[in-house]
Amino acid sequence: MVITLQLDSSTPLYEQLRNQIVIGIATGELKPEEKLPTVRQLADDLGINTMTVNKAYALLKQEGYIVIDRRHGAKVRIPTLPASSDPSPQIEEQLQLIIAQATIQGVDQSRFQAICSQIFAKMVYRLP
Amino acid sequence: MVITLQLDSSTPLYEQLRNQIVIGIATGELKPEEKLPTVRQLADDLGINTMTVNKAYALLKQEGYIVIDRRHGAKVRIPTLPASSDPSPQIEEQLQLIIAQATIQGVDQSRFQAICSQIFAKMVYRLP
Amino acid sequence: MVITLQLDSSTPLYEQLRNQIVIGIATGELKPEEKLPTVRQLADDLGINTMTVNKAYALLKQEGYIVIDRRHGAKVRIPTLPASSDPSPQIEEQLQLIIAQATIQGVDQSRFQAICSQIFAKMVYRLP
Amino acid sequence: MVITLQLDSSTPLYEQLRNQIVIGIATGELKPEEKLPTVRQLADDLGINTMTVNKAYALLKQEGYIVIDRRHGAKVRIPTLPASSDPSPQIEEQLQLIIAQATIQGVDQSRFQAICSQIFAKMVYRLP
DNA sequence: GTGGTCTAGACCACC
DNA sequence: GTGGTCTAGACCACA
Repeated sequence: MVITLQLDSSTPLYEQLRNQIVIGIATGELKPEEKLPTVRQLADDLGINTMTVNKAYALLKQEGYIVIDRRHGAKVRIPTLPASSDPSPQIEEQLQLIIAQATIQGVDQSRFQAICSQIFAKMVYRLP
Repeated sequence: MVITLQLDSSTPLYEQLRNQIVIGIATGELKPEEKLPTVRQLADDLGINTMTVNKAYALLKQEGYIVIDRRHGAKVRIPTLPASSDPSPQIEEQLQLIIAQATIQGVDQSRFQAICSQIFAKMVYRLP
Repeated sequence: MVITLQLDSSTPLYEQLRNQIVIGIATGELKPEEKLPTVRQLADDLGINTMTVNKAYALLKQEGYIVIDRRHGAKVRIPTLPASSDPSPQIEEQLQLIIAQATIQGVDQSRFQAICSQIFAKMVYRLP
Repeated sequence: MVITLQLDSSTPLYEQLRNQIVIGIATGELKPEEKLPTVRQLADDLGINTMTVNKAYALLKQEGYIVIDRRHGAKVRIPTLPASSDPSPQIEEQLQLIIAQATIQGVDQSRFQAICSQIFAKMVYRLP
């Protein structure tokens, strides 16, 4: 899986890292139970500090995306949630902001939905 | 229009302010040509510094959401662009992350689309 | 002569006004000895305060572009300077900044000179 | 690189700072990838507030002149755009005003072009 | 150690 | 009256 960081972005490196791993999990590039690189290795590959990778992993663990096993390192968590639940209010809030911006930019609902469909098509994450 | 800031949030105050005003414009709570509160007034109401409001206004101006007229203060910009159908790549990226998270949280596409519809229903912003 | 003001510009109205009149003089839209509109009339036409027009006229007078006669109002000044003098250091400084920006934007010297020629072609101001 | 601010100028300090840095980049005094002083350092050297320097840096970043890397501070951006031959309309407008003023001051085209050449001779910025 | 954010309070230009 | 600028000093997140 390819990870690219923008060093000059306003979003912190650890957050960019976290975001890309989350997307990787959702798109199936990282499968459940799959082992993530070690902190040191990933930091080396990306040319960043181990602390930064550490922070990203800790965040992902705290959010429940991965599990960290002292013996085997970090692994993608096996899905446990049932389907069709509601999104967290946090996500709904972010979605509202995005839709507001899109609306003002002149994107109508049907176009927006089409784009969502395209993105969903790439998500192959399967629930239990 | 009611604006509420979370002082303990990681998103800066001026950005929260900017976001809420953008949503206000999209939902029609703030209509085109409508005058925004003065920086002093808003700063007072929210109990924050004028420079913070100033920064939010400057950002909104730079992004083209509002217009600052030396004579009458800040106003919501009248829409000029025709429906441009495609969202900015930046928005698409954010949307991908949101959908990834929703997917892992167990929200399926139809549920997601339903939520989008609900949000779109509140957007009454009309293009020229 | 058509004057258009941007109410939301960062350059003050009186300065925009002054700039457009200076350009009008240089392009010959306003000829030497030609009478400018009265302060009140111009203010009315543009929908701005008379003080603003007043300030622009005062500035133009101070800079030597116009003369203000109490009986006949404001007139374009008859040129007195000999040709081939050097530009004011102020102008040279501004020019340096513009060329710096153009260079970084990827405009090379020949292209720049061509644009200058185009602009000069429109200047029909004749010296004594 | 020497930076001198005029405290009594009508152009804001942060803009003077921005202008001088832009010129520095174009003249090669600041080379691509070169690190700019830290905001604190520069503020100290110039005897102004850190926020003022901050604002200048933010502006330069927004305009694409510099890049701010969380790890190493601000750096001159490596040129990426190929020679685009045409200047922005904004620059063309400024140029028109300058030429208008020069014309009225009695500077003819050949003299003006000569001055441009002199200035261009100092610009050593090279595109990719 | 870096930039980013925020405050309280001040002054100024513009209209 | 408005927004814009600047200061001095503080705290925080990031790396």
